[in-house]
Amino acid sequence: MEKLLLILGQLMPLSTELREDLSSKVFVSKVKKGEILISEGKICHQLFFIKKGFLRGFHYQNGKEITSWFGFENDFATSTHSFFSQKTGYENVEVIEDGILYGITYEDLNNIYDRHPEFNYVGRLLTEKYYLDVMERTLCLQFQTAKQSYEQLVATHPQILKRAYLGHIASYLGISQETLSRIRAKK
Amino acid sequence: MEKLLLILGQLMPLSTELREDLSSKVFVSKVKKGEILISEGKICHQLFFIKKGFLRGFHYQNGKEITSWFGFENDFATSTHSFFSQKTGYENVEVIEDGILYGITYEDLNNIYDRHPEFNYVGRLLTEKYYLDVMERTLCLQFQTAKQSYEQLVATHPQILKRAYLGHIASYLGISQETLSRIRAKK
DNA sequence: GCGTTTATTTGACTTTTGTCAAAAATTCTT
DNA sequence: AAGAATTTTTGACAAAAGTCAAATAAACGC
Repeated sequence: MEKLLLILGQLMPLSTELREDLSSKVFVSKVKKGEILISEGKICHQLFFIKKGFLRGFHYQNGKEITSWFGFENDFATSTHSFFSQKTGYENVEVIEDGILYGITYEDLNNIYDRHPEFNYVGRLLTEKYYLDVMERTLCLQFQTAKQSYEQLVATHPQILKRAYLGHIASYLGISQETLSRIRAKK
Repeated sequence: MEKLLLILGQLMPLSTELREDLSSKVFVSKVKKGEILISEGKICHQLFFIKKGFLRGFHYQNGKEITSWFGFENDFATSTHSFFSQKTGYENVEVIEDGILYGITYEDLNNIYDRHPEFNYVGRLLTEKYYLDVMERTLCLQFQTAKQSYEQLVATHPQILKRAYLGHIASYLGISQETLSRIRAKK
């Protein structure tokens, strides 16, 4: 809990009431490798903060698993589309390494936004950050060779290379696992 | 100006002071086809609301222009990365059809956020919306054939097909103009 | 530590898409 | 309306990446 409040507190001083409100609503959840936290086709009610562990979001396309993001310590994670829109989503969230998560429900979070309008500042800033992340990723996917995409990932997100499966990385880059394996072999 | 306040007002009731603050800071700008509003390598200081007209964001990769987004009436537009981070950016913003824009500077906008903390709610909501838009786009780019990408665009954003150049659409989809032309011919 | 399961690599071949160049079509200008 | 400029289409070929199948390699359970 402390870690989360620390991170949020770095963005904006948190009033005592806000800290208490957050503390009373945030729950802790221990998760095991292989566990599916959120399944496609359902409405996602929780937003998670990763204290420890490693998650990924993925969906199916043409019968294949496509990884859409990786989540590490101190990241926030959820089935983005479903959580924000509160409609059924296409995204699954899977635990890749055992971990400890802090969670909050959509309802509780929005109550906190209502009671503490200034907390929207934190929400805005974090959303902007994740927005920029996806944007940059999109630009990479849009017009690079498989090799360029891989090298960019090596340069910008070495932790993904270290901790994720090759197949997951390949689909994250939008290329086949075999192609990625060959690119690596040639270095 | 009215149109902008109307759109913002649909997200949250705006106090009189907030409306006045916004009105006093937002400027109007008439733009002509071909005009470059924002250039790469510079810090982008303005956020625009498109009252009328048609814009696109693009950058260069391997010597080619890559379109990263299209902006229509009632959309917000800026060099996203540069504006939010206030660092130099790689993105250019170009006017494709003559238009009328409402603009606000980064400084003025943040002063408004400071003076009206509840306005962060609007900022958060809009950011979430644009975040989801990019996310969805990314998923499409990640693992579809050129044909699938095109058909999805036809289905979800027909207005882009109607108003944008083929070359711009092709780079937006991450495919060559020739391939896109061939896909269209075969229908 | 051994066998089993899971993940990665490699090979042969196919498909898709990109590239370059030129032709056709469309739009703009005066 | 004619000519210029721009945009789109088409053709021939090359390169990149995907697919399927099998072989290694690594990780896991007992």
